[in-house]
Amino acid sequence: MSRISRKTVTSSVVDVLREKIVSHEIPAGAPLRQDALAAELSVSRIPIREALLQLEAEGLVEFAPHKGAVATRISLEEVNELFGLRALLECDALARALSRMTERHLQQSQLILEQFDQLLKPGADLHAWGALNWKFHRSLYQPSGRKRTIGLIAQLHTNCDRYLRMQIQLSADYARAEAEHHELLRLCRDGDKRRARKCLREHILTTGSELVRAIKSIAQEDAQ
Amino acid sequence: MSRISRKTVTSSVVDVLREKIVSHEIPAGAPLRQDALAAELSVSRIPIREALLQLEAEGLVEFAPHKGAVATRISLEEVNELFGLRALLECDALARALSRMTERHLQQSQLILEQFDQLLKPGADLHAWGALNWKFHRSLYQPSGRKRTIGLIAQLHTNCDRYLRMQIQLSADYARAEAEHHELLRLCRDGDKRRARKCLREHILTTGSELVRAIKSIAQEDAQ
DNA sequence: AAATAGGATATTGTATGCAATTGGAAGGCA
DNA sequence: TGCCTTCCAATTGCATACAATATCCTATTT
Repeated sequence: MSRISRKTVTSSVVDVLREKIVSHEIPAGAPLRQDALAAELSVSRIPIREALLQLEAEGLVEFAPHKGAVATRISLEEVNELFGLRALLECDALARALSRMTERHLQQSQLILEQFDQLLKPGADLHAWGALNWKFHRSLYQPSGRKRTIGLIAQLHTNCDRYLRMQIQLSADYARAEAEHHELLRLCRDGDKRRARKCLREHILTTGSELVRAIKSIAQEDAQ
Repeated sequence: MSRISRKTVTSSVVDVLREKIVSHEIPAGAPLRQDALAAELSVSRIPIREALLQLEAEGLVEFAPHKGAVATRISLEEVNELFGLRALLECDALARALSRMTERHLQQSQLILEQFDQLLKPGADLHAWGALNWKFHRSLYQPSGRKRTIGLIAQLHTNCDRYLRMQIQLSADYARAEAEHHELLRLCRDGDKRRARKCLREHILTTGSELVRAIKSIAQEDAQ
């Protein structure tokens, strides 16, 4: 049963636009003209509009009546808030997941971590990296059974990814993330709830503040 | 400047449908036929579709490709999750807000509480009660400046409201909520961060578990 | 009688065209 | 000049029409 999944045009447009925005091919603040996008993707404006509405709900786009959509532009404050929310929600999800985590779950998470190794060598496929990163985090929270929470976290990841991709100093940060992932999984295996939470929290928050620091320094260079 | 607010048809439809769903005029599980809604509201299917997409993002509706939309049906588990999320997010927002809360903020919250008194006498306008309840909670979190967090909480409130309206034993629960609101505001005024958080947490979680209890007992009666 | 295939019908998905709104440029008036 | 008004172009919002898909019923086969 090979997942035939009749994709609707709208959903394809959503995927295309999301990737364009997250990858900064469409930069923050850029207006999203319905006609232009429709022509570019060879569809009518209807699926474009519907896609934009969905992306608005994901926080990637802002819609103003009669004025059109714009790729959201975010402040450093908001980046901070995003990572803060991630820390809050993900730690809670992890805590709830830990009580129900089985060996099977742990193995699956382990498997995902191993996929990172093959990825880091070339060292630049940010899209794949972000997807895998989310896959790992999600695998940790899945045992919690909290679908709604996980859905919210997924959206936060998309948004965070978008800003993480502004920062191209890959090797250092990604190696750190990688190490922290292993540490985190080890703590989960030990069932050390408290330390696992703490590790996750720091994992998220330091990533956030590193990002903010990097953005700040870029902005400063630009200003000079 | 009297808020001319050129409302778009779509946004009106969103409001109408949201209220219908939250008030159970459209019951959980009911299919939302685009043609029928379009005819009922005297608009075309386009704004209906766009409204349904927005409501899907709010968690009130589920959309299946080529099958149509359905008012989401929730399990007790999910009600629990919703209130758990509220507790988590709102306590965090409150903690951050408390450091920045000024006398002006406190007065505004106080003002909203006073509006409750005029409401409770008739005792049955659930829509107004829910709106006011949210207004009060929001006023507490506003000083945090965390727009994104507050947005998420707003959505959770809409969803919780929907289930709160299943339970018609007004007086008891609403009186309790009212009392807890006053207590909460008092603690905020005192700047007692720890107790304010605890009060808020219990306020939310007991409301949630009371609701679950009520729904369970209704279900049991039905089963007999 | 059960299962399956085929087609009719109901419903959703998308394209096209028109109406409504916005933003701005040109022109009048103090 | 500065401000307001009036038009025009660009763009979005919505309605209508058509295409694609799902669902259900029936007929046919085994």
